[in-house]
Amino acid sequence: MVSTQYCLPMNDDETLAMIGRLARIVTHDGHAAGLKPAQWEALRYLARANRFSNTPGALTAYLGATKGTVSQTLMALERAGLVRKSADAADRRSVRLELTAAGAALLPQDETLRFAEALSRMDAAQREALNEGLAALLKARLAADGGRTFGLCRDCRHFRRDMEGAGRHRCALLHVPLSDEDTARICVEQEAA
Amino acid sequence: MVSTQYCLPMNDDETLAMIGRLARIVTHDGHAAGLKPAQWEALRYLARANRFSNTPGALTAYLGATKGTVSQTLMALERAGLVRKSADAADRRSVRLELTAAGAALLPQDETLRFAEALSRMDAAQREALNEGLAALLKARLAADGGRTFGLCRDCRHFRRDMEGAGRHRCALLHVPLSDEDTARICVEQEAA
DNA sequence: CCATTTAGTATCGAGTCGATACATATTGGC
DNA sequence: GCCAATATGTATCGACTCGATACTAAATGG
Repeated sequence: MVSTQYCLPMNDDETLAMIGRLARIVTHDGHAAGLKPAQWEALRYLARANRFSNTPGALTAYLGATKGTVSQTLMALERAGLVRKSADAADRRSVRLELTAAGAALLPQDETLRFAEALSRMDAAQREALNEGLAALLKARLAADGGRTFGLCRDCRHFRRDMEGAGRHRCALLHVPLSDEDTARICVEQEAA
Repeated sequence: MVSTQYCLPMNDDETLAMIGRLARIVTHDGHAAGLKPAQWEALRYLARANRFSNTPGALTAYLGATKGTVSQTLMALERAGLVRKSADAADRRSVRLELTAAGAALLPQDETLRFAEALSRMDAAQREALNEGLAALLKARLAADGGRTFGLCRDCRHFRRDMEGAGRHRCALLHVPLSDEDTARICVEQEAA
C-alpha cells in the first residue's frame, strides 16, 4: 500500500486496463431499474444539462454517438414515460427534452452512484488527485477527437459574471442573460477559459 | 489550471460524470476494426490472461456479464477467426481460449490505446496519482460487489516467490509451479496479499 | 430564391445482454 | 460406487445498441 515515490513503474498498461474495467462496470450498472446503459447516460445527461443543451443534438455530441442511435434511445425513453419532447418555438427543426417526474424519480436508482460510495472510502487527497487525473485524461482525449468538454459556466471563456448586477451574469457566445441557476448546469457550448 | 489546494470542493459529482464519460468513450472505441465493444474487451483480456484464466468462465467473471452473453461474444470471435477454442484435457466441461495470430495482430488497432497517448501528455506525478486513484476506486467497488481483482502474482497472497530456485515460483492455491512468464499475466484466482 | 447546411427520424443488420432453459461433466456425501 | 448437487458451457428469446445509409423538413446565406 506504500506509494512508489521514486520508482515509477511505467504502469500505463495497468491504468488502461483499469479504465477498461471501469467502463465495463458502468455498462453493467446501466441495466438498473429495467433501463439500458445508453438510456441511463441520457437520463443523467438531461438531469445536468442547461436550457441550451437539452436537445437530441447536444446529447449526441455528449455521447459521441450518431444521431440515429440517440434518436432511438430517446424514443425508448419517451415511450417509457421518462422523457418528454416539445417543439422549440424559435427553431422548428429542433426538439427540447426534459425529464418527466417519473424520469427524475428514477435518478436515485442509478447504480453508478455506488461509485460515490467507493469514493467516500478514499481519503480526500486521493479523491482530489483522481478527480484531477481524470479531468486531465478526458481533456487530452476529447481534444484529440475534437469533442466538446460540456463543463460549467464557471470554467467557460464565454461567461461574464455579474455583468448586469449580482447574480445576473451573461453568456458572450449566445448573447443571453444567465441566472445563478443556469450556471449550475453543463452546457454544450462550453469552452475552457 | 491551478490545483485547488485548500478548498476541496466536494466534486464527487463531477468525478462520477467523468467516469461515465470515460466509459462512453471506451464503448465508442470498441467499434474499431469492425469489432464490437464486448469483443475488444474479450480480446484484451485474452491477451493478458494466464493459463489458469483463459476460459469462458474466467472471462465471464472479469466482464461481470452472464455466461450466455460471453458465450455469444466468443462464438462471434471464433467465427471471425480471432479466437481458438480447445477442450481442456483435465476437465472436459471446460474450454481453453487463445488468440489466433489474426487475433493478436489486431491488438495494435485497439482504439483505447489512444488513452496511452493522452496519459503520455500528463506529468509523471499526475499519472501515478491517477493510477493509484483508479486502483483504489476499483478495489472499493469490486469489493462491494464481491468481484475478483484479476491482478498479478506479484500482488497475490497465494504467490510463493523463488520457492524452488531463482525464477521458479509456486502458487499455493493451485499447487503448481510458476515461471517468470506465468507471473506476468493476470489471474482469475488472484487475491490481494 | 435556391443551394447548402442543420436537426432530427426511419430502417437495416450484426451484436449485446439478461433471462431462462438446457446438456454434460465433475464432485461430495453417504 | 451411486446419486444429488454443483459447475461449465451452449441455445434461444426479446428489447435494445449502434454505425451506416437514406430520408424529411426547417433554417441559412449568398
